[in-house]
Amino acid sequence: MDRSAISTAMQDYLKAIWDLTRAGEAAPTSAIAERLEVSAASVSGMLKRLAALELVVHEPYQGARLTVTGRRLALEMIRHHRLIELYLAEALGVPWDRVHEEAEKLEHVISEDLERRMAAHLGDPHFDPHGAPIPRMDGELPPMPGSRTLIEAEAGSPLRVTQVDDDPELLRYLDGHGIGLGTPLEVVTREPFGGPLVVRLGRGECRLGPEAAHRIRVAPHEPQESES
Amino acid sequence: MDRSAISTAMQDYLKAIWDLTRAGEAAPTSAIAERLEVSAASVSGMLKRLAALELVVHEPYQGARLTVTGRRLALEMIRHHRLIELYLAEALGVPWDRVHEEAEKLEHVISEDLERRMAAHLGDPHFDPHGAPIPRMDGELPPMPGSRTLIEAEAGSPLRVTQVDDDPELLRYLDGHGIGLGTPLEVVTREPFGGPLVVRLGRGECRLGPEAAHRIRVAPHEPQESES
DNA sequence: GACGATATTTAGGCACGACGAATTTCAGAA
DNA sequence: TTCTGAAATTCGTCGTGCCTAAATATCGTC
Repeated sequence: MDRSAISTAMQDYLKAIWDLTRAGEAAPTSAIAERLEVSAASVSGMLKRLAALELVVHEPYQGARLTVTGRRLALEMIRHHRLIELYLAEALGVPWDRVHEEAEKLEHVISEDLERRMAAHLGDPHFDPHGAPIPRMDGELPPMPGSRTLIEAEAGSPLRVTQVDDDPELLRYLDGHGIGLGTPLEVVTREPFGGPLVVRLGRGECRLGPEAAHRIRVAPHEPQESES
Repeated sequence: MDRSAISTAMQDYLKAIWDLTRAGEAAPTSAIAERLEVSAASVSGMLKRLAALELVVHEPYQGARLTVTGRRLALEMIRHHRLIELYLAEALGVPWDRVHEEAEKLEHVISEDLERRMAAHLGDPHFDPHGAPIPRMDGELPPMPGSRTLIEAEAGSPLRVTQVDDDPELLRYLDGHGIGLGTPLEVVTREPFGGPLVVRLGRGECRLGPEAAHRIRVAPHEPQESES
């Protein structure tokens, strides 16, 4: 089964399911529908088709999760997407707020060969500028030691921001607080049940809403290699 | 009317019609069908749709020719195609026998902005490596002084190869005769009705079949600027 | 066990583009 | 002029692909 055997719409569904599966839970129909801006009925229909192709396991009423093949295809598209974004920005100077939509179209049509050449041109990066991991050509994710969301992080140990969701609004918000990729910080207090979170930044402190906190990933703050 | 308003299939039809219109004649249905490997019935159907959009003028039983809008769109796709080919070869080292199929897919999805950036990266070339003119962004062709096919060329005056059809077989054939882009030559004799053509190359001579001769374009051999 | 939220099935629609077969038109030969 | 074969068109259909609203089914919870 290779990508040319499925439509671009199907590829988009697979990507969405991957994104919504993070916590080991199956992706709910409604979440997929919202993400792709289609009706729940459309999602049910598509899940049935994807299940017939053995790209997802569809437990009715329980959502969908990717099969090994589906996951491989989803990661292939995500790899394309992130490499294209990087390449356009780096090699052609396309502004960061425009690379996403361009990549959204290109990711479905580039050949594996071209992808390999773009990656090589970029020095085979493992992470994109937001810290998101770039899947490898074999369909696996690069290792992300100890990574978890800020929501899940324990208080009192030194951390480092390894990834931030690619959302302009969030990026602006964090920028205003002096937080970005690589920023060292430490959780001071965390209120339960979605209260704000206090983190120490250098010698200052700041409060973050829970919304933001679960869209930031952190890892223990020890020296580590290449995270582009 | 812009490209996003029409399907990629329509875009391919417009390109084919442009290619088949060279001599000022309308493109025959059968030629379009052969080129695109579809039935004549499909072409008739599509011509009707394109005519409704005022992209072609369809004189029934007499073939189709592009309207101003149709021509602009066709040239836009051709521009995309040639720039992408050049860019892939030059910036990413994609071998020449593979750029075509890659460009065929990419030409339909790149934005005008990206196209502009690729062109700039290449130094805004006016001709591709086969000497084919690259349409400008305003939808016009760059000037090609005195260009005509070798079949049409008068005997006895110094000429220069300005363009060769992009067909691997033809390229190999000409290579074997020492003919390429920029080669100076002169028609010695030409037999009427499709006989072979004798040309002088430097101090030697060679015979070319008429098939080849009308897929080579030449211009008077005087010094000229930038033809990449 | 009934309710609201969530999901699925059903039935249908629409855009797109292709095809074969039947028919019409054209242009050149007789 | 009339005939004829090639070319083109129309007609009816098919198939893919995706979407939707409405009706129905299921799940989890009180």
